[in-house]
Amino acid sequence: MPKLGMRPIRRRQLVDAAIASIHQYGLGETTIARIAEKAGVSPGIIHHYFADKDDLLFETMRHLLEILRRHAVARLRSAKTPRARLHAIVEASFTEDQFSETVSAAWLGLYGNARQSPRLARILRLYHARLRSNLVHALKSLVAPPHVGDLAEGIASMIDGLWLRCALRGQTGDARIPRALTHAYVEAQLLRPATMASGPSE
Amino acid sequence: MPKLGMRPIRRRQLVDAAIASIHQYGLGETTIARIAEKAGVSPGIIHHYFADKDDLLFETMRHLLEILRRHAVARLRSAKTPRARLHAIVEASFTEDQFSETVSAAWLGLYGNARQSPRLARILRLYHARLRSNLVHALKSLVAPPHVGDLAEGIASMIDGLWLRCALRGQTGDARIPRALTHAYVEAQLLRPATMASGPSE
Amino acid sequence: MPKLGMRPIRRRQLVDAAIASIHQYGLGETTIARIAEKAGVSPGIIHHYFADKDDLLFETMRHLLEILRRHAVARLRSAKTPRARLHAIVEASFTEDQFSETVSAAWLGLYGNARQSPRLARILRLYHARLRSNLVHALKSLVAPPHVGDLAEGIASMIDGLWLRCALRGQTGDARIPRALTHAYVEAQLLRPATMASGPSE
Amino acid sequence: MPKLGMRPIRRRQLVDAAIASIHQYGLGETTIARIAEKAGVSPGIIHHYFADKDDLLFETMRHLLEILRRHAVARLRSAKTPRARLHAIVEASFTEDQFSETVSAAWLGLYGNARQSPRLARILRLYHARLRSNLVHALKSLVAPPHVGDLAEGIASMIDGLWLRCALRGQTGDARIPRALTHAYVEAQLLRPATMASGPSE
DNA sequence: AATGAATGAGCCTTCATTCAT
DNA sequence: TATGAATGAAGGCTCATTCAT
Repeated sequence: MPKLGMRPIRRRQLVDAAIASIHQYGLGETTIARIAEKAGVSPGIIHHYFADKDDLLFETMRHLLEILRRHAVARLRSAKTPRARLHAIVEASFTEDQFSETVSAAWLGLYGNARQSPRLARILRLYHARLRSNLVHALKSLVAPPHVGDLAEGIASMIDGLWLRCALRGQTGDARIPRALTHAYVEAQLLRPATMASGPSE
Repeated sequence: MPKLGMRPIRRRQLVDAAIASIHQYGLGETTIARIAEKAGVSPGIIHHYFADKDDLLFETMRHLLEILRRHAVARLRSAKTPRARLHAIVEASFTEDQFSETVSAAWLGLYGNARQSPRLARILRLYHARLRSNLVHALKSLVAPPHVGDLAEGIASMIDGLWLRCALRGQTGDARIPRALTHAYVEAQLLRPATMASGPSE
Repeated sequence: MPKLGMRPIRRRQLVDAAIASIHQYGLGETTIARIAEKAGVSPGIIHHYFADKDDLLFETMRHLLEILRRHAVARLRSAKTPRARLHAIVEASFTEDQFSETVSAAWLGLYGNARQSPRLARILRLYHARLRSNLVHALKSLVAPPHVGDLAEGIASMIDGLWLRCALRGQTGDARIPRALTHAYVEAQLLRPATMASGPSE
Repeated sequence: MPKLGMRPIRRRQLVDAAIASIHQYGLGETTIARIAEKAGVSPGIIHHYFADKDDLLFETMRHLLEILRRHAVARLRSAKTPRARLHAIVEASFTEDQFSETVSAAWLGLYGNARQSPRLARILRLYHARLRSNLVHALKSLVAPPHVGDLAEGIASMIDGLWLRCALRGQTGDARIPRALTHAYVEAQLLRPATMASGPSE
């Protein structure tokens, strides 16, 4: 008698195991066998729950993005003012669980594969668009319309850039520094939004 | 007597072929055979010039970083004022040849491997340190000492973040937009350096 | 549920196939592919049962030595007198199944590798020590103590020397001649043990 | 202008290098490149002096056997009595330079290949026949005709067996012990030749 | 004569995937 | 549902051999 509801549980187990394997071995050395071992199951069973290895990897990426999305939604819900919304977005990007060695390794590894996988590229574009859209929405009442787009892109880049540098240096764990830097950047820009994208001053 | 001076030429050919292969197939699908094919040589010869695949990949990364370094050095040499030095650093980071699909793909792919390869991680840290050091040096006479570090990190992150977002979206080729955004950011911060890292204003 | 108990069966099959391959192609030309073919399995499966090629080869050697040991044990058990024990040891060394072209080829091939493989060297030393020890034990009540060691070494050498010469000449198959020569040597020495190791007479 | 007489010199250098390589790496790991390195020449040149790798290996074996032959010839020449001739043969088999780690490794390795190489097998048979023939010749006036053959084979086996056991144990270097054991054996047999090959006594 | 660059076949090993149980 | 045995296709690497210089 097949246990009901096992499917989502197993799939989640395997996604977690995939993340753990990418963290320990790197994406290039992550094999079905290693994922199965981390999940405590046999290699064969993975193809019962996922079409193939790529499918599992894609689902892993989707899972990571979904967590990010939930964090953003939760924090935006309790943010009352536009400024608070801005900071909520920043906070969501540097949540402890995302800003960990384990998860960073997975992101970094999957980034490298995005170019080859249309599916992966698509959801990554989606994440980028959502981050930008959230920022644009929050900025609309804070800066003049012509500057909204550039400022949103600037904040998003600042977030991704800080994350990337921390991830590559292995300086994950403490998200306070990148968070503070981003907040400072946002505040500085809000005080002088008119200077954005105006090019080098003479 | 065998052809003299072949060594550096062949090594360069193979590094170029590796970049091309990473661009076309992705790092995960880049094989010795594919690199050899792109270089128009037989697979066996690669081990005449490189210890193994990892060695070639490492050399490829080093080559990319070296180009970046040369651009920076060249531009910094002709920059007379501190402000000009700052912009020279930004320009060097978004040079056409680095900001191409081909090269971006290689960077992205190799980033994902850095965690597993101490050698790769080391030269990446070196690049990060150099970028920061260049920025710090240029900023010293422009902003108050306590803000130099954070501003340097902010600019570096902005550069890397913009590059990352462009690379992932496949929006490489036209470096004018990220360049303009960075310049604008730099100028804005120079006008109000005191606000950097001061946290959210009330 | 997968077939149970396959492990020892397959391992044995593969060891046999390795012996067959060494016999047909020689150790130097024995490849995983050839062993797999002889065993009627795919090359990949070998690494399911053995760590690597060396591991399989080591196990093959161990198997050959184990058979030898069993023969010795069985014959020694039914030998009542010291003299009978001596002859039992000789008989065990020239058993039909060991004294075959197939097995001899394997021994010869593996001998050549012993110097490079500490594991192989170790079990070979073990075999040598055991043969000597068995002989010493049987000789103790037959010859004076000072001659036991030398005589044991002499008999062991006679056994190995006869085997080697037969193996190299391809004169395996009929073990009666080397057996008879050894027995004769043993008897001759037992009649005049005092002359052993006494050096050339003037 | 090609140097005259280089051919035999180079060939000898390469044979020596082959022996050194077999000693250090084992026959299985001995490559053209390693032999060339030991000889201080480039890999390519080897095919100027030998048809192929097998040819060089064969020549190496022939060289080893030739040395053995010269030793025997030299010692036999100065032996006046049949008994002296017998001991001269034994001495020649345990000469210091043959009874060394380096040379033993080569013998052992090449033995394993003899089965696959008709040429190798042929010269090995030749050595065996010569050793036997020398012994037979020396024994003719010492023992009764019916025992000559068996005693010769017995002595030859004792020599080869002692050598094999020493070689496998790495106990080369001091040839005195095996020499003494062989001499003792010979003397014992000469005193009671009638017991040879007479089977177990009642 | 000599070099070492270059080839290409072949080897060991890994691994995603399938399948009998 | 779950196992792990089994397959077969690559992949990285080695190496004997050839060849232009």
